[in-house]
Amino acid sequence: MAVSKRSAPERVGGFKHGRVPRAVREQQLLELAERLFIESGYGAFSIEDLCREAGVSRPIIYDHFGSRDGLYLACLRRVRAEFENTLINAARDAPDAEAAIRQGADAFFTIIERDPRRWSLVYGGLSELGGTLADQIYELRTDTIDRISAITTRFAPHADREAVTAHAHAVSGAGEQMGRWWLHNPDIPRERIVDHFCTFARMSFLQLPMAEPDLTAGSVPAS
Amino acid sequence: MAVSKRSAPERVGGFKHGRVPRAVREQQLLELAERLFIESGYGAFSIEDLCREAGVSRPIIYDHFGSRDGLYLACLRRVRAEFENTLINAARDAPDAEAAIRQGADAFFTIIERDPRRWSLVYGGLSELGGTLADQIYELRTDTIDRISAITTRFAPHADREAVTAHAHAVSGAGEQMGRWWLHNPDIPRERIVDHFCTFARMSFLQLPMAEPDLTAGSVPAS
DNA sequence: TCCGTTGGGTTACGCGCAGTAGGTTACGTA
DNA sequence: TACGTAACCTACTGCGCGTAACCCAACGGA
Repeated sequence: MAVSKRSAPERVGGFKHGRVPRAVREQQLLELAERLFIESGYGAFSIEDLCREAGVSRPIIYDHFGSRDGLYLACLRRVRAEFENTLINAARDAPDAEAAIRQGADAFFTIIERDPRRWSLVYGGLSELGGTLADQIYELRTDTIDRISAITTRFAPHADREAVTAHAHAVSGAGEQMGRWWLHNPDIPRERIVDHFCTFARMSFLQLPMAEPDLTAGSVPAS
Repeated sequence: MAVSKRSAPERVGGFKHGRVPRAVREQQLLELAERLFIESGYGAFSIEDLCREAGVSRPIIYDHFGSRDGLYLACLRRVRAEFENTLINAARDAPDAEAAIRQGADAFFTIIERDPRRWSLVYGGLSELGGTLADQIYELRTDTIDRISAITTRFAPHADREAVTAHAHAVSGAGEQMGRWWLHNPDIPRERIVDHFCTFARMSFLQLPMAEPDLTAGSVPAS
C-alpha cells in the first residue's frame, strides 16, 4: 500500500502508467462507485473512498460526473436500464395480458432474488440512507401496513394470512406511488385519484384467497 | 442578526433567558428540524443550520436526539404517527370493506393534498435527497412506468388512458413495496410472491374502465 | 527534431460541518 | 445559603468536499 510517488503504476486494465482512456476509466469508476453506494448507502458514501480504491485523485470524479449526485445518477441509470430491459423484454412478447403480467412479475422478482442489494439501490429507495436508518424506516412503514392488515382481517376473517399481508403491502406501495404521481400531476382532482386507487384496492381485496382449513389441527404431530 | 454574546436572550416560548425545560425544547427542535428537513432534504440538512435557527449550540441536539439520524427518525415518527392515526381512524369504523377502502383512500389523499411537502418527507421517500436529485429519480421511475403503460395499452387498447397510467403507477409501487417486504421475509418462495402480486395486478387490470367515446370528435368546437 | 497541443492526472488549499470533552451558569430545594 | 442538577456553551479535532492551479506523457505536424 501507501502508493506514494507513481513508483508502481499498477496498470489498470492493461494500460501503461496510471493513464487510461476516458471511456474505460468511466466504466471502471461506475463499477466501483456502484459497489460503494450499495455498501454504504448514498449518505455514507464518500468520494474519497472511491478515489482511494480506484487509485485516482478526486478531481477526476468531478471531471467525469460533475458532482456527487451526477455520479449517483449515472450509477442508477446504468442499473435501472439493465433491469428495465429484462423486465420489459419478459412481458413484451406475451400472448395475452394474463401472461404479460405473470412473466413480467416473474422477471421482476427474479431480479430481486438474484441481486437483492443491487435492486435495493435503485428500486428499493431505501439504500439512499445508511443500513440502520433504512431498517428503522422500514419498521415505520411496516407499522402502518400491519394496521392495514388488521382492518382487512376484520372484513375478511377467513382469508389467508399471508395473502392479507401481501395485499396490505401492495396497497401501501401502490398508494405511495400514486401519491408521488399525483404530486407531479396536481391537476387531477382528488376524487379521480381516489377512484383509481379504489378500483385497484377493492378488486384485489375481493380476490383474497381463503385460508386452507388447518388439516393438522388435533392430528398426531409428525415425528 | 449576529447573536453574539447571549446579550439578548430572545425568550423562547415565554421562558426567561435561553433556558427552557427539556420537553419544551424538544418540541421546539422537532418542529424546526421538520421544517428544515422538508426544505433541504435529509442530505443537505445541516445540524448547524438547525442550531443557528433555534439559537442553541450543537451539543444540545446530540443530548436530545443522540445523533443526526436520531433526530431524523424522531421527526419521521411524529409526522407518521399523526398521519397514520387520521388514516386508520377513517377506515376503522366503516360498515363494510368497500367503505373502509374508500374512506381510507380518501383520508390518505386528503392528507397529501393538505400538506404535500410534509407527506413527502415520510411517505414520499424522496425527500431524503435534495430536490433536484429527487426529481431526476422520479423521472427514472416514470420511464419504467411509461413502458408498463405502453404494454398495458397494447392489451387493452380502448381503456381510459388516465386509468391505464394510474394502474401502471399502482402496479409499480405495489411491486416495489412487495419487493422490500420479500427482502425482509426471504423464506417465502418466489412463486408465492409472484402469485400474490399477480392477483393484485390482474384483477385491477381487468377492471380498467373503457375510455368514453369521444363525443366531441368531428363536432363543432364550442366557442 | 523540435514544438505546440491535448488529454489524463496531480497537489494543495480553504471551507464548513460533525461530534465530543470539559467547563459554566441558572434554578429548585433543603 | 449552600448544594446538586439541569440546561447550555466554548473550543477543539478531524474529515470530506469542491476547486484552482499546475504537471507531464504522447502525438502529430512543419
